[in-house]
Amino acid sequence: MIRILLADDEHLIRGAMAALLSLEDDLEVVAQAATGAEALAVARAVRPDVAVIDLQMPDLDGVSVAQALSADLPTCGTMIVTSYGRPGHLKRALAAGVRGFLPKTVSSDVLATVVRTVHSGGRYVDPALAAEAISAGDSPLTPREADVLELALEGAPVDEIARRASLSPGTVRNYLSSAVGKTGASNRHEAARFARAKGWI
Amino acid sequence: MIRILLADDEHLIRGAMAALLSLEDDLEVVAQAATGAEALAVARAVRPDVAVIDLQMPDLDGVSVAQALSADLPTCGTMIVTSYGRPGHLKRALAAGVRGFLPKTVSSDVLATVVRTVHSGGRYVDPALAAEAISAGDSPLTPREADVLELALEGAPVDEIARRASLSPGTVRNYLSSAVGKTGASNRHEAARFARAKGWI
DNA sequence: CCCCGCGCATGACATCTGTCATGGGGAACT
DNA sequence: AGTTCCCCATGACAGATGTCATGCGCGGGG
Repeated sequence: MIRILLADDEHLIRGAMAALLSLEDDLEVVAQAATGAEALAVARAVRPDVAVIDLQMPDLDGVSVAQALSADLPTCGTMIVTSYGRPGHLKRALAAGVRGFLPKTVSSDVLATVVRTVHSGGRYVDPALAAEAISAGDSPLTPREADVLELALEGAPVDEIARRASLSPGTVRNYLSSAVGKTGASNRHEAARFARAKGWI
Repeated sequence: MIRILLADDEHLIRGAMAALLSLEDDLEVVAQAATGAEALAVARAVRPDVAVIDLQMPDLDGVSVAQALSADLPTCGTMIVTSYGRPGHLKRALAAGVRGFLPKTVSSDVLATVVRTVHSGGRYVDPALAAEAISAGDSPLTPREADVLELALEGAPVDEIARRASLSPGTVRNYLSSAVGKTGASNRHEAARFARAKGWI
């Protein structure tokens, strides 16, 4: 019997997935959580065999949870399920020790199969997501450029970005300009959106 | 027995919800669809009592489907389920004849209850979403301002917006300026994000 | 050891944006 | 008929932004 922890902030989905996984004879949902922090706490208590974690949750995101989990409970396989996957997430997730990465568009038997794969020490990444990640390539942005671009995402003016990043406005403009060049965009907002889509920020 | 059509592009979720609804004695999922167009086609064929539709789908969005459905099959109650609800959606949905509107964070028995409510001609809107919608208020934007702001969402420069909207750049800037004023933002990108969050665009 | 890339900064310049005044035309309502 | 609101446009100006050159210090790789 594979003991599963299910973390997803959408009760409906979580309940439904639990119902679905419980239909399998060798799977058992032993715990559920609605937030990242809750997932961690519960995981420490019940020590599941596999943790199925939603990428987007109110507090900690799925990757952070996975990271903490793989440090805390090395025996617990972690997998991420997400409605909307960007390439960068996949990369970060893999780096965090996640062994399964699926979009929610997969069918339920795939989910069950992957749970088993992860439990037995294997890996599984959705082919479509993998292809996307490969085509997105590595980020050409320097860490600082990425930081600044991220702050630019919300549409803040340069001065505010500068304040938030503790940089001089001029420096911010340099980074931004460089990022705009690298992304082929025509302004920072477009560049930020592009980088976001690629998963670079 | 209430005959249900389930439309959601996420197979996993759809399957799981179907499993969940089928647990209820008086509910029966008679059809499923993964896209808006498919949902319409299937609905015409099976004539369900209630259609449970996801808001975000690849082609037509849930509200459009609901609209078409209420014209095609007036006896079929429609309800929208969504992971992330913006106020504007709720308003549009209600106008399209939707009688149930729920976030996916609700529990499964609420879902079942609402299916029954909608089937018996009642209405149900998630209280939290309703509150949000009320607090968001009506859009202060004129139709043109909304159009232009929407084009600005992607971060395009003014000239491109002007071309895409068939307006002179000067006019675009006027609309943008006015929209920025109305939203209290400090530039159009922020204004666009704000309007988006409010569901105005 | 030296070079390169990065982080950080400044200054200067051209362009883009945001704002405001102004005006004509049309629809709607009083 | 008058008022008001919206659509569309132009022109002008200030401030924000994008670009480029230049400089300094630092650390890693050749």
